[in-house]
Amino acid sequence: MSNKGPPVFQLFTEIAIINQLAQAGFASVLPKGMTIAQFTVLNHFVRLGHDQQSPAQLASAFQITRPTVTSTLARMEKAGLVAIRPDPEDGRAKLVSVTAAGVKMRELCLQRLAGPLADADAVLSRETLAQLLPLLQDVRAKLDRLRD
Amino acid sequence: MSNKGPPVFQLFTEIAIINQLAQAGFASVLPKGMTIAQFTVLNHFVRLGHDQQSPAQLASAFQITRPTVTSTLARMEKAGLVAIRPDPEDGRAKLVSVTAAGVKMRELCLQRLAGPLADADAVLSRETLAQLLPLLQDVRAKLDRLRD
DNA sequence: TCCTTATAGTTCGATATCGAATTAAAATCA
DNA sequence: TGATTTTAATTCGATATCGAACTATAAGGA
Repeated sequence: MSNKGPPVFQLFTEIAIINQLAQAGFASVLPKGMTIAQFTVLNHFVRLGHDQQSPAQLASAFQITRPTVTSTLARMEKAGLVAIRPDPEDGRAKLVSVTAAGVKMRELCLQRLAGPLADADAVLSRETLAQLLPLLQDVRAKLDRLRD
Repeated sequence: MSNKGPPVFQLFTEIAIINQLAQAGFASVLPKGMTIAQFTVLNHFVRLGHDQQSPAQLASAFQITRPTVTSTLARMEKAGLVAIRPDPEDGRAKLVSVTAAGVKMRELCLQRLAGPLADADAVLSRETLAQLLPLLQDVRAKLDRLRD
């Protein structure tokens, strides 16, 4: 009675567990009040060099719904991490940008994440990583295409 | 400005995205009121042939905290999917078991999940799956050991 | 035995997330 | 132009999740 189901089910099970472990580990080192969701937003802006994006674009980038984005951005705005203003070219939309405090917060988060990241890197062989990444990118691309 | 960070960071990013896509896809086909968390509990009991387990054991099995288990089990009990009784051998503990309705619900969920699972299976090559599974199991085991 | 520590479960307050419904504005089309 | 449809954002209610604090019971040690 230990049938783990079809391989594709096992795949998602393993991914869910790894995700759970990783998220928990990372969340535990973030500065008080910061969350992975909020760090992800900050990192997205800085990493990709985006000056500003709409909530809808963020929702699309992270594959989450717009209500979720509204909720997280509201908290980030209150914390002074992002600025939100109306889009002058579209009365429905808003434009989000990261504040100086947001940039600084991202850097602090990166410092804190460095430890757990190094720990994980240390136990995972370079070879495993090199094999895994392209495979996962392929899976993600295919699942993404499926979502229509 | 499109540095995705170190490979190990990219790994967790890909996993988070795939997890997000998979969870969303699966959740959308579950019967009204059912959730992945609740299905996971039902599936755990039936699949492993456990007659009964304590909330603490469930928390450990799923790598979630006890408050989370309390919360989810309370809803499942109200829905009649599980039965919860005091552990006669330990005054602190409780024993959880799946009801007949719970077993039936699990089967219904499995039917509903079959579609999305087949879709995913169809786009992922057998080869990719065969390569990925052992690698991910290895990663999971190593991260699990790290969590101490 | 009595005190201390560890464990099981709960309660509380917070964040992230969703689907459904709502409002407002843009885009399409007849 | 005027009506319809689409899109952006929000609000609402719900679930899952966590950490911190709490209660109760069990286990260990002096």
